[in-house]
Amino acid sequence: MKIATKYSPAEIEQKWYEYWLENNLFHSEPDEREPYAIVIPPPNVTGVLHMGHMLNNTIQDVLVRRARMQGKNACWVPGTDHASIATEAKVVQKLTAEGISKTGLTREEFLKHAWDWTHKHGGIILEQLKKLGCSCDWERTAFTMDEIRSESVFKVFCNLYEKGLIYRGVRMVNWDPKALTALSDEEVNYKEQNGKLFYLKYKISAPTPQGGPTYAVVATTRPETIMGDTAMCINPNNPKTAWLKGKKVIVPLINREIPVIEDEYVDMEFGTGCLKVTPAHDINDYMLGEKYGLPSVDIFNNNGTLNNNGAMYAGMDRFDCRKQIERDLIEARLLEKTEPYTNKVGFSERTDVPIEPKLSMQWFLKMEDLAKPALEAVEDDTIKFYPEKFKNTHRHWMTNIKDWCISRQLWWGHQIPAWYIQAPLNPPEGGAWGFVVAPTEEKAREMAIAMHPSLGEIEGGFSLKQDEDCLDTWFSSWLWPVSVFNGINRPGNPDICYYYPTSDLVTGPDIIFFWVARMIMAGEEFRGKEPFRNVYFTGIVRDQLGRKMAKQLGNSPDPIELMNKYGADGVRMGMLFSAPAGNDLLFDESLCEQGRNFCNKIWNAFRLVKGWETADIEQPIENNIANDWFFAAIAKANREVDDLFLKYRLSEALTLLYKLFWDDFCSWYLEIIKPEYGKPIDNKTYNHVLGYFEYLLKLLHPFMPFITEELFNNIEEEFYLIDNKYVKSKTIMTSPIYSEVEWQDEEEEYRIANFETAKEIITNIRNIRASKNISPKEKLALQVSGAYNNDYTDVIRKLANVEIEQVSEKSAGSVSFMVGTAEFAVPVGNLINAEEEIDKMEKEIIRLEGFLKSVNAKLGNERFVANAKPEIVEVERKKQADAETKIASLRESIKGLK
RNA sequence: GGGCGUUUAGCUCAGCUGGUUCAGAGCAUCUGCCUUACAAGCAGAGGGUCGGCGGUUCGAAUCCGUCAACGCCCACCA
Repeated sequence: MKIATKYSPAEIEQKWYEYWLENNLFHSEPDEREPYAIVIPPPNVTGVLHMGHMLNNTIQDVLVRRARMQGKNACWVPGTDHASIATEAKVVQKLTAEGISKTGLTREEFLKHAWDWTHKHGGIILEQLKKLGCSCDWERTAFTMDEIRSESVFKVFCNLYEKGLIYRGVRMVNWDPKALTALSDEEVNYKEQNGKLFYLKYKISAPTPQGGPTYAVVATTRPETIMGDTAMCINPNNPKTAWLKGKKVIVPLINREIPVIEDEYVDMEFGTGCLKVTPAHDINDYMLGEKYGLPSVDIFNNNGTLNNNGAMYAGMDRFDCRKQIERDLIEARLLEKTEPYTNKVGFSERTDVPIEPKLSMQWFLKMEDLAKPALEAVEDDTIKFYPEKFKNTHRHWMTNIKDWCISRQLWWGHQIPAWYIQAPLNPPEGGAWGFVVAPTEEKAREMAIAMHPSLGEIEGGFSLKQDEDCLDTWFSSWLWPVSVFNGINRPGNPDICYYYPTSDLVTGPDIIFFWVARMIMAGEEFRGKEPFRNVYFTGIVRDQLGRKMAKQLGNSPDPIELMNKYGADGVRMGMLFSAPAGNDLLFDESLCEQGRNFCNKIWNAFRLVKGWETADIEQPIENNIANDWFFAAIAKANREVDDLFLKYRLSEALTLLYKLFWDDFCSWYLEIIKPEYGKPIDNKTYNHVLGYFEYLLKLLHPFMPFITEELFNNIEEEFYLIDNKYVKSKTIMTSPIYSEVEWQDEEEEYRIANFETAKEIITNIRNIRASKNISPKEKLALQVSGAYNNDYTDVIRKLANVEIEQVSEKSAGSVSFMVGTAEFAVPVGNLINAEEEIDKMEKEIIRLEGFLKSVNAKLGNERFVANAKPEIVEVERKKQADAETKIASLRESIKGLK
């Protein structure tokens, strides 16, 4: 039989993915089985796969595949996110490159471009996930802006508005002067910036006593905002600034007179103790302005240039203006000094430009009531976080939650379903026509008339103008676990009733506020139930230097190239090998190599087994006992893997299986049963080995789906597993993994421990061969004295190539070692170096004596004997006895050699 | 400024309820091997005062206190 000596994944991976798709194996429909659902964290529709996705989706696929094999009805819903700001920015950029400006387009024209872009680049990432082996139910692919999801968003918006949770108002928001939109607090990143602290002179307008100060100095990092100053503020308790009380001062350069107000908010220690108040451009100043009824002078245009309130600086960019003002202040001798200063400046997460606090009319969602049940669900472990520490993070945010600014001044997204009534006349009842909130224009019209019956009588009718703004992207993704099953529009449909709440969510801790917390709120609000039971937070993928992988840094490998190089299975293993939940992982390509090597190991083990001829011959005794041992080993591993999965310790589960396959199965089990060259293997053992092989493939399948499927299908059908219930399945994907109960074996621990002893003996003999340069092919004698009882004697005989004999006295010229309290000796004739042996044994005696001393000290301590648990004391006694026996035995050996 | 977390072998990390010869794993390193499945491999070996100090205890990597270093999150100090 000819199989290549190296595993080449490319063809096999493609073949099986197609097979799985053709046979609809990823698809799930509600049935009587236990459901298991995961919704994918929807990636940006026009994005491409990065290492974070690789990690995240590998984990999801492992969980889904395992659930499927456990007999659950597993459903992994894929989809994409419209990513409003990011996508709109990209489209704008692309149009700019083509010489088209967004401002020259109508909303409809722009959206056409955006949709073209989405169709052109959309879904690439989903195709890439297929290469990774992701077993998503592609028939259920959703998009946050498709019909069902959009309808859900509008419905939810209207519903929350009706409940009084959505309101509109002028607030200080984080303004992105590049994207020209408001941002939520969560979309702002604060970064340390090296800047200057400017000390500006504000002249006193009323005359001061002779010799008194003629000006007050204010320290600021933003001198360009002085045109918006409407007050100066001092702390009423500050003696240094008390002289300013009740005075008026003159804003430098523009010579506007402003009052000095007093508030304890001002830090007496900072700067000069005088604060300039610019209500339109600083959140704190805004609050002061509100408190003292100060006017608010907005000096900026939306794009960050100065408007007409900026006087002579109108039209200038805010940062150019800062430089210019510095020059002008110097010239006017109104700048006392500048100091280097580092402070934190907010940057837009999307466009990375400094945000501008700005007053504007926005839509907000009240969070307080929504947060309560959501917080509770996490606190009482209805939803479990892995690792648990993120409960703290969650609690902190949820208990300090602020209202959510949900409007964005963008076109790409869900347009806010608010309709402003426009009619030629004013309402007869007085006031303004106002607006209505409704999912469709038709409905809005009805509501408008219901609100103002007089509208129906207006000649020529009236018109409705929809709000220009879009909703924050997260306003659609927070509904994801519900909306992918159409649970908002049709709350009683079979899918939502069956799959919801979903089982596991796998995501990064960086979006715990953006997404996870809000999904929980939406789930509680619209389904009265948590959206998922477990949240697994992955770490951030970093490079070898610990830097976050980012396109700008160019430190992220291309996932597709990685998969081409190491195979999808290899890369999946590479991702998981060092991915403890919640800890960042330093990605190392060599781990993919290790994964690839493992594939090759499996491949070659398969070649070996499939290369054997079988015959109806008697089963060698070592094969029989090896079968029993490996059965115990695999059963134990199976149980441990179960346990690790319950704790979401996937990395450890994989490592355990890796060692089970490589060490226990290949290095020990296969070596034991391997027939002599050219000889056949007995049928009984062969059946066992195939059964074990198949079971190992099943355990590994969630981690490495392709190679396991390939080999599974190459194992002959007539062989059954360890128990006769086994029925061959056409695909490994749906063949069952047995639960631990069916694997219980009372002798398990005993066999494993006994085999470990055998391994130790074999290793000792191998060491002797190595040190004496004796070929493994040369048969040696193994003399045993002392208490020796091992079930694996025949295994030792085969693997160490020794003839075992029980002796009362070992031969002269033998190298000896101890395992447990038994002594073993290998006669090596004149190869023996007595001095060396004595030296070795004396060292061992010294070590043992030291050990014995500590044990004796413990046992001699009355308080230890009195307080420690009896079994612990018993163990110490045994240690003492064993050490004494060993020392005596070694002394005996040394005497013999001398 | 507040909160959370981390610190164990050269690297990445396990180590649960304090107690088995408990100081572990993988990788890397070193030694010897192209042995008939696999050199993407086989057989071995070396390597750590468990961040520092103090405490509780018969007994501490494990519990407590404290200090240090690093990381993350939150926060309006101009």
